[in-house]
Amino acid sequence: MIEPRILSGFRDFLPREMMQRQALMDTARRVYQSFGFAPIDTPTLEYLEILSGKGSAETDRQMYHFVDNGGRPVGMRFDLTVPLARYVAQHINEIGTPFKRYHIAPVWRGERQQRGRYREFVQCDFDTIGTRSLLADLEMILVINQLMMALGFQRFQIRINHRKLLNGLLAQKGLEQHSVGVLRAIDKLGKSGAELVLAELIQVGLPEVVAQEILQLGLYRGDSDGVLELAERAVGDHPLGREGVADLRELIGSAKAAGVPSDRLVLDISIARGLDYYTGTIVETQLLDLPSIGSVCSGGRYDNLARLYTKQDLPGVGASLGLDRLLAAMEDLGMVADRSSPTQILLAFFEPQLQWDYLRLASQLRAIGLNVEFYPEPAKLKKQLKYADQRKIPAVVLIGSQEWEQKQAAVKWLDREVQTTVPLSADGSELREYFRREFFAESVPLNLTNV
RNA sequence: GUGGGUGUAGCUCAGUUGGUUAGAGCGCCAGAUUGUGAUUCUGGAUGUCGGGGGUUCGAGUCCCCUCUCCCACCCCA
Repeated sequence: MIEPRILSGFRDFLPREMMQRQALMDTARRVYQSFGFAPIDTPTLEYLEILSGKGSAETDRQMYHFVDNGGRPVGMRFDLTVPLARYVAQHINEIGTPFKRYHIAPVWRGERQQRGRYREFVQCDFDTIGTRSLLADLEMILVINQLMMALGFQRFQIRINHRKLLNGLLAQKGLEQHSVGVLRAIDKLGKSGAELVLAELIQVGLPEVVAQEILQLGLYRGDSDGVLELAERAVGDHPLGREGVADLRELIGSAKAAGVPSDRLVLDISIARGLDYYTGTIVETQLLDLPSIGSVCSGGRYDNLARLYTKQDLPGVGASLGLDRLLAAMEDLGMVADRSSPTQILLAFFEPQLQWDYLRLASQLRAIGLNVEFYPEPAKLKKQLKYADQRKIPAVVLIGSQEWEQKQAAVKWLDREVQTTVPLSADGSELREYFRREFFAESVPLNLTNV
């Protein structure tokens, strides 16, 4: 016998978890579409050269790749942004710009598993391609804010930074060659102490004065305006740095004007990671109640990603929600729903001779959009109720011989511990109307075209 | 990928210096006068003690290998 098992970093999902995942994906879809992002999909496998084209040595090391049966070097996508770059390079003449798309799909990375970090995980990306307008950057922030709230989060923080800020600062002092090392060092500010970071900055090759200056910026606690003033002084008259400061100032200002609470959008020069294709704005989203899980939604502006695949100038800006990381967090925070069935109404199986009437009623209810399940055998009522209870099915319809003769149905609400009767006619109209009110009253506004 | 830790019924764990048929709580299943869950009462099932190898008269308890999950690094959703 073969032992049933799965690879490290890969997971099975039970109905309860899958229901939760789908709910999150539905929410992401709804929010993205509310801003006008359109859905797309791309293949899981791409030519290796497409995926490793932008790749650093690190992404190449993490990428799953192999030679296919036809001898072609093939890779499994490790994010959705690189395939997007290939996609727009190939189709931009059909789709036109600005192009706003979202993409919800699994990606693969050969990394060691940890909580909220898996080898197969789903990303929910949204991007705007073909415009340099800061309004697209602003929209990214608004979408993230809206999305997190729609998912049920209140206590989160969108941290924003700009690649040109630090790069400009370094360039102004002729130290731009240390950029990568500086970013890596300053990024540790949250975990390691200031002294360690300072030491690393110096070790990377910065003069102590400059290292101190950068550390000051990273450690600044207060409103974003304060950091911006500090930053403005630090970058001096270097055009790159000034651009970064100006962008940030405008973005933060307009986000506030658009209703994002000021303590939710903070300038943090220590967020510097992410794939190295970012060239402008960078954002990360932290859960204030579970910072250890890392960023659950990260993104930024990348102005020359598609350049690998086309001569056309196709700047982009967008972000990616880490569905699985977010779910791991929600589990830790006790935010997961306990439903393990989509069924809204369980129709109990009482009388074998009424079998066809039950089936007809079930489809009458389904016809108005209800999820209705008919218990597959005339088991003891106790067992059928327990079945519903364990799966958190909210309502059970009971029609035995008594009810059938009296032309009424008993409706038992398990969570409310109440039971009522509803008239039962041949077309099931009363029951349909009853459940329509119960299940759709709040979520669906009156549809006047049906009147 | 590197380093450290972990692994006992579905879940959370207990298991004395290696010694007879491995336990608890929760959960699960069944019953408590014939059509009512979640509460209560009664009864019941369940583990090759992660897997493989070794030491020993004898190992859940010691050693080695391997897998898993967790933590740190790396990197990042």
